[in-house]
Amino acid sequence: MAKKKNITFNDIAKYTNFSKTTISRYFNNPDSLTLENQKIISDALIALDYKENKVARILANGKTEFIGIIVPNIYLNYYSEMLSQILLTYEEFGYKFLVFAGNENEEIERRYIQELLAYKIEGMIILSHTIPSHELASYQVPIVTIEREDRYVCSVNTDNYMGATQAASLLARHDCDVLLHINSHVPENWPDYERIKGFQDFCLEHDIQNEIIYTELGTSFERCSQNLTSVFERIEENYGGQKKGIFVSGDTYANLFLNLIVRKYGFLPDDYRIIGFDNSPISREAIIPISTIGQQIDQLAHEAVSLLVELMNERKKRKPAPFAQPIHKVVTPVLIRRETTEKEPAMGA
Amino acid sequence: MAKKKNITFNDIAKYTNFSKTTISRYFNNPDSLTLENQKIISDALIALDYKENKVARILANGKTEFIGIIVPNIYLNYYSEMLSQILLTYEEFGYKFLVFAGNENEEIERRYIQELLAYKIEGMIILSHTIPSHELASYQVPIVTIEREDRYVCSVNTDNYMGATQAASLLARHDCDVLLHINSHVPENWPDYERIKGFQDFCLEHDIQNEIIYTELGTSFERCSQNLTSVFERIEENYGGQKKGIFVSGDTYANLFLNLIVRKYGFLPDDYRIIGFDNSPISREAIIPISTIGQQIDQLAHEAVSLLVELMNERKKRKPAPFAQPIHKVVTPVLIRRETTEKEPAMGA
DNA sequence: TTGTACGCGTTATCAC
DNA sequence: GTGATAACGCGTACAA
Repeated sequence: MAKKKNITFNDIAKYTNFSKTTISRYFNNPDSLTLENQKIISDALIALDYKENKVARILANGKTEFIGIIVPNIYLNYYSEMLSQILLTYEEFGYKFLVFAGNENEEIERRYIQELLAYKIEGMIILSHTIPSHELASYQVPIVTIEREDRYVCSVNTDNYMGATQAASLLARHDCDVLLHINSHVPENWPDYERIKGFQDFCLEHDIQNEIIYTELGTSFERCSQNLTSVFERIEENYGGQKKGIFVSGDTYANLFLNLIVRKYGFLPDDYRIIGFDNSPISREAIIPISTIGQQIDQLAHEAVSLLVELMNERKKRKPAPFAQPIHKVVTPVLIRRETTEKEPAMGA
Repeated sequence: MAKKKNITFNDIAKYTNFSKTTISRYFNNPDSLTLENQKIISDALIALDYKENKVARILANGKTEFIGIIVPNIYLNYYSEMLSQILLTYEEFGYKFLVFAGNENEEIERRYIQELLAYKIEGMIILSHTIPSHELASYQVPIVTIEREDRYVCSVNTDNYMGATQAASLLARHDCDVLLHINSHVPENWPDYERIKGFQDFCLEHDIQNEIIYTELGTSFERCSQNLTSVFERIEENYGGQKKGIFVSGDTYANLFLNLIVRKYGFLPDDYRIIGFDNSPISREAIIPISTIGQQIDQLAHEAVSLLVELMNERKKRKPAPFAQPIHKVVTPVLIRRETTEKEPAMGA
């Protein structure tokens, strides 16, 4: 094995007696060559075992076809599913993804962004929520965020307000005496806040007794369990005898809460109705399949990439399109009815 | 806003009256400049608002610092967690990750690999299992696989055999009359097969009544549920009255199985002991927290990247180190005891 | 410690 | 249809 260096257009050119230019054209505009010559070159390619080098191409034409992604963490199924769906858009759009997992640390994520920029990514999708959108907007790259604070950047979000309304509405239709919403304190400019607002508005409009129960959820599993236990006890105390419709802000928490009930009673009593949010796997794998508001993650992901592609294309043409307002797209969630609202789970003992 | 093109070393050089080389050195070998000059340049950088361009650097020195990853899917928590842990190694090793989500389709994944190669990745981590390892080995790039068939490539795997032994052993210690292992049919050269083997060997050695129950698990949720239901009924029939120790090949399935039992009895009867595999979130979020064999995903990920980095460094030096045997690293799993083996879950009703 | 000159592999701009 | 030549932005002998 001699020390063969990489085969380049130059080598192919010599081998075929064409010029580099023609070789380049073979790849980028094959129709401009005669069929015979295409054949000659394609034969040469395999004869020489040519491997294309897109790095050089980038340097020459400036198009990296890279999209940078920063996810906050992947242990929440939501983000990993989203990431997965985003990656799948490669088939449609051809963009490659440089992915960073954020540490929920602003400084670190800032470095990640710098790194991405250094690789001349053409656009960025941000799932992480540490860096405020007005800072994101200051980087000179097209950006789309998903389900996070998005005042100054383009974004794609679930219609959380409608989702909450659907949830509350379903519970109401099941003749619940009181509607309870369990959530943590979310800033008003986060998309999640709409869940609280939607719930609240619905109850107000329909004059339904309700309470929003705030408790810390996001931290550790243990902490979250403890908090939900307290919440459960409080509910048992305060609303005994009433039929309770409980809308929990996420399926993971809904499942935890459901477990508390089932572990106490051995089943889901008739005076409890539960609905979660997200349609994450746990919702259907729970001891009693949990009704939920399904985020259409595939659509969210597709919309995000699709919107980003538009922005990137826009950028390649004009220089103006100057102070366009950020575009915010919205995806409608779907109501998924399962046993925690629909029917009496039949359980023994 | 004039049409400012990108600031390059040339611009900085002119601005500071240094040469391009000196600017380059400022970045790659700052110590070779006087402190004053460093200061001059660093001032110029912000004055001109310089953005580094790593693409050009790649072309010049050949080091992309890219690692390519192909994951089979991310809806299984296992893979997304692994991906997450791999991404986190950026902090330690500085490699950036180009990620593709495989479609379980050989042809498509082959294209992904070609694309990665075109971007001159320095190494590749393969989680997907569609492409056989001997083909992987034929690509001229350092490769490390994780938990998949790995005959011809370097790999990192959980010690599945030991994990299975631990599981069986725990069940045996709890005086189970019969040990049951639920799994799907896995090829003998897959790491997972060791779970079956470990279980079998343990039972043989200790002369314990046992059965390996094969059923299709990997497909859809519904299918999987159906199959497990059948399995459950069969077990109830065949092993009534005996104390059953059940080792399920994955936590997701263990949870499904546990739900079947609890939905029938309202609790986990004393003649059932269950242990899963993976320590995925579901195992502790289950109606009764499930004992499991914990894969140390963080370690697996770290070992994988670390090994890959070694391989990549090796490659940068010599040309020989020719036909080195593939290195296979192994990570020990940890036994995690929870309620499905340890104590009587207290349930009402 | 600093500068010169060339190379990395491709695309773009002209000209033929 | 095809070719020569100059970018693209940075690294790296080699020289000073």
